[in-house]
Amino acid sequence: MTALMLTRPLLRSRLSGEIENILLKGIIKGQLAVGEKLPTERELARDLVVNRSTVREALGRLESLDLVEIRHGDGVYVKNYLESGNLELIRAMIRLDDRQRDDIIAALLEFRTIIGPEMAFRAAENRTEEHLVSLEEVIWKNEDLSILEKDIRVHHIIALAGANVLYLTLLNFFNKFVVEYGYLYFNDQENVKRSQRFHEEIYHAIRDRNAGLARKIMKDVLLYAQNVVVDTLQIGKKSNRR
Amino acid sequence: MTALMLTRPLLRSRLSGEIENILLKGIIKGQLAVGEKLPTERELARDLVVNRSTVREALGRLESLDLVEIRHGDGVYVKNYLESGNLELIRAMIRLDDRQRDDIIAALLEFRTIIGPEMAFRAAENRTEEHLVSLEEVIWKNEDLSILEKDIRVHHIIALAGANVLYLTLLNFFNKFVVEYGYLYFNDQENVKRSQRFHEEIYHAIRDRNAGLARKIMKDVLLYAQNVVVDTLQIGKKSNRR
DNA sequence: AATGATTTATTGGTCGGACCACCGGACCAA
DNA sequence: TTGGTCCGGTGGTCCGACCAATAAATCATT
Repeated sequence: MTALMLTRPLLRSRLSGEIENILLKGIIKGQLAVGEKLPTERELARDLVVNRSTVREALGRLESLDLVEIRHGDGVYVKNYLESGNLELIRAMIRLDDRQRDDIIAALLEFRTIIGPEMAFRAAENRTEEHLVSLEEVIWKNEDLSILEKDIRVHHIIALAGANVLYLTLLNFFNKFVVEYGYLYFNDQENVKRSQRFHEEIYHAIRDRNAGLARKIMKDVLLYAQNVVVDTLQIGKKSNRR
Repeated sequence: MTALMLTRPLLRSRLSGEIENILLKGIIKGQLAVGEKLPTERELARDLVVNRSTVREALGRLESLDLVEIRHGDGVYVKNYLESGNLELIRAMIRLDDRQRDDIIAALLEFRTIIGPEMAFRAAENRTEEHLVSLEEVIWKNEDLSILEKDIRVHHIIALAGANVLYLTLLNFFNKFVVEYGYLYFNDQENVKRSQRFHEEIYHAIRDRNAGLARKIMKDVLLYAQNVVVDTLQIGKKSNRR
């Protein structure tokens, strides 16, 4: 894997997707008040110069995100996105509102630092022989995996061993950011070495069912990563202000 | 609000919604393998005796849940739902597979018990005068609110004060279950009193910026609730086995 | 005048059929 | 082997029509 990933797939736009983004933005930015009734599908289609089916597909996806409520025979109503309980919204907030980006990423890292160690603790308690084999595969075999992929898989196996479906879900959520920005972290060879050391240490702790140690190891590495990224963001802020 | 919520809105079936559920179930239960190519929209429409538009709306929602990937000019492919990072899936798993229900709920309670106290800690550190006023409103004014609504609002304000968008999102997610099953907990008057005591104590801790105390208070109440519910689920299991 | 049943206009849900945009593979040519 | 072209199939959009549910207006009854 190249560091800069020059050839990334273009994101094809779908007409219904653009409409979805327009409304999504309107809701998150508060231009569409909570409880407000949207124009009818036919009106939206007319105003956007688009077919009603296309509008419907956009609205359907928005309802799937719990951003609107579609009432048959009545209309479409805006819901409070702050009460939606949908992770995808966090990604949308970052995508649509750059000002909040750094704060949100900081919050994610803080959260991960709190929950990750506890899951490592449980992983060390509950791990089976299969989990160990999987970890060995990733850490010592599979030479062709990048450090980023290795790291993601190690965390994934730990989440599986921790046996908490919510943590697994959150980890997958985090990983979407790791995949996107992780190469920045691993550009520093020092961090690569640190990560390799982490993989070996956490493996031994989990193998020995030393839950307390596993928790500490995880806590240290997550805290370190958190600090690195937050520092980077701070630098970004300063350089923007000069 | 009545305890049993006798008048809950009927869940009107949407044809596209039923199709969505069918495919959702197939994916979660593993009948549709990861990477597998689904039948074409036209085929699905023909087999299900339904219009293609209806199939499309169902597939679009599934893509919104990150369960399938729709490739223009190619086809629709099943994704690995265990890597989707979507909270809504957890709800779907509970809805579609009763066997996992208790385990998942136990995992959610465990998670909440880990993260809630830390957020209370941060809330005590970051709270503003406005947060205190909001808490006072809910706890001592607003006599007409049920204990369940009060509890939800108190936690919500704490999440706002904690200023972590991810925790706010998760809390909203948790609350969907609290709204659904919370009356069971509050049927016991002892738990109602315990909750009222909790509201007052956590308020004072947050007001005094006593972060450590706020964390302990939150931890105690969440641990207690966790134990109560898990015990209840255990009873359910036993009675099923008799 | 108040209440309850009924009608009506509006809105979302489904339909079928058409055409466009895109993809993958087959085929061909350099 | 490489690159270009063509072609069948697939998802994306469009059109116009009708079905089904809702809310508001209307009417009938008391």
